[in-house]
Amino acid sequence: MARPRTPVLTAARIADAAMELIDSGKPFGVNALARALSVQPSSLYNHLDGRRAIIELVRGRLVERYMSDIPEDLPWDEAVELLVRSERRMYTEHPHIVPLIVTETVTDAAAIASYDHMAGILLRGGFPEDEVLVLIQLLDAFALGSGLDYAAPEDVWEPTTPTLHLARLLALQPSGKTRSDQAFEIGLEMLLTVLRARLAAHRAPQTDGA
Amino acid sequence: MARPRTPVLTAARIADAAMELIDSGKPFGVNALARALSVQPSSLYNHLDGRRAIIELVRGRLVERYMSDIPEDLPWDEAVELLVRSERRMYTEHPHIVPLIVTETVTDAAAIASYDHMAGILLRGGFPEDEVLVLIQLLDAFALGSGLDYAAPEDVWEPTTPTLHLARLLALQPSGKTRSDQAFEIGLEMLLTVLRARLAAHRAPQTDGA
DNA sequence: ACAATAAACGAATAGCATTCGTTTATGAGT
DNA sequence: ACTCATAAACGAATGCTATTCGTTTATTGT
Repeated sequence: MARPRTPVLTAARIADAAMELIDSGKPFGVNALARALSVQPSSLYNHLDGRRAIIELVRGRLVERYMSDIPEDLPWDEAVELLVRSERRMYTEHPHIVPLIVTETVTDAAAIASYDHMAGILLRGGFPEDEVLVLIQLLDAFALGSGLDYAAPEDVWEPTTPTLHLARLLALQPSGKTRSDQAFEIGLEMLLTVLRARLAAHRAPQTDGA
Repeated sequence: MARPRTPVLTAARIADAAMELIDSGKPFGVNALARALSVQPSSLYNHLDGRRAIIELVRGRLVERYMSDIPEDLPWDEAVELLVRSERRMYTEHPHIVPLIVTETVTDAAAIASYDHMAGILLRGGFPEDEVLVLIQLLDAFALGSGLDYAAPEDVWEPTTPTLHLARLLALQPSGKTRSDQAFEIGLEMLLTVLRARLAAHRAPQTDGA
C-alpha cells in the first residue's frame, strides 16, 4: 500500500487507540498500538515522534478531559481541592496510565497549563513565589500516589517476609477502594489544613511571639 | 566455558555492578549488566530471577545503606524526620534508581522492614491504625518527589509553550540544588507540622467546640 | 500540469528479557 | 574413592521492542 486515498491515521485516532490500549491493561507499546490500529509501526511516525510523544498525547487528552472547567472565581483552597480531586479521579479511572507518565517529563501543553493554573491559584492565594513549586509537587505526588493505591494497593507493597505491622495494616480494611477513598480524604484534609495554616503564618509572621 | 573452577558471579557482585551501571546514568538492562560483568545474560539467571529481581536487590542494598541505624528511642516526630531525610538523601545520591523502583512492587525484605519500621513509629506515636498507611505513603511520595526534583527539576516539567507563572518559577532560583534543598525543608516542615497537629487533634477530639 | 509533500508500506537494525539445552566442575553421600 | 545430583557457566534461539530508511503513490498548492 502506498499513500491511501483517505488518510488512515490521525493524531486524534492514534491517541484514542492508545488510551484504549492503555486502559485495557495490556502492555503498551508502539508495535502493539500499530497492531490495534491495523497499521505498520512505521506509519505512526508520519504523525508522531515516537513512544514518548504518544504518551504525552494521552496525558494531554486526560488532562483536558479532567482538569479543565475549574471555575476561575473560587477561593484558592476550594480551587486546590477541586484540582486535586480531579487529578485523583483521572488516575483512579485510568490507573494504567500512571506508570507510563510518572517516568516521563511533562511537555504536553495542556498538562503544563494545568500546573500553571495551579501556580496561579496559589500565587493569588498569597503563597510566596519560592514556595509554590514545592506545594504543587507535593499535591501532585499525593494525587498520583492515591491513584496508584486506588488501582492496586497490593502492587505498591507486597511483604513476603513477616512484618510487625505492615501486613496487618494492609489487610485491615474491608474493600481496597473504600480504604483508598478514606485515605485520600484524610490526606487531602491534612494537606489543605497545612496549606491554610502556612498561609496564615505568612500573613502574620510576627504572631509566634519570638 | 562450562562451570568455572571458581564462581564468577554472586548475587552481591551482580548487585554491585547493577548499582554502578544505574549510577552511571547509562540505560539499565539485563544484557547491559551482563556486558559490564563480562558474562552472558543467561548466566545471571543462575543467581537471580531476572530484571525485576535485580532492581529489587539494588533497592534493598540502598535501603540497608541509608535507612538502617535509626535510633529506637527517639520521639516519633524526630524519628519520622530522620527517616524522611535519609530516604531523600538516598534518592539525591542515586537519582537514576528512582525511575526503576517507582514502577516496581516493593518486595525486598529490607525495604519492607523499613516501611514496617515507619509504621511502628507512627503507631507508637499514637496515630490510629487506619491512618498509618496513608501517612507513610504521603511521606514516601514526598521523599521520592524531592529526590527526583533534586536530580533534575527540568526532567519533571519542561514547558514548551509560554506559561503565566511556571517557567518563571522554575527559572527563579539560583542553583537547582539549593532551590530543591529549600523546597525539601519547607515541605518536610509542613508535613511534620500537620502530623503533630493531627495527632493532637486525635488526643483531644472534643476541643474543637462543636 | 508539475513539483513538493504527505502518508502508507515493508524491510532492516539493534536492542531487550527470557528460556533452553549443553558442558563441566563442585560437593555430598556411600 | 566413586558416583551422582547440583551449580554455574555458555551459546543459541525466541519473540518482543523502538526506530530509521527507502519506496510507492496520492493529494495539495502554485
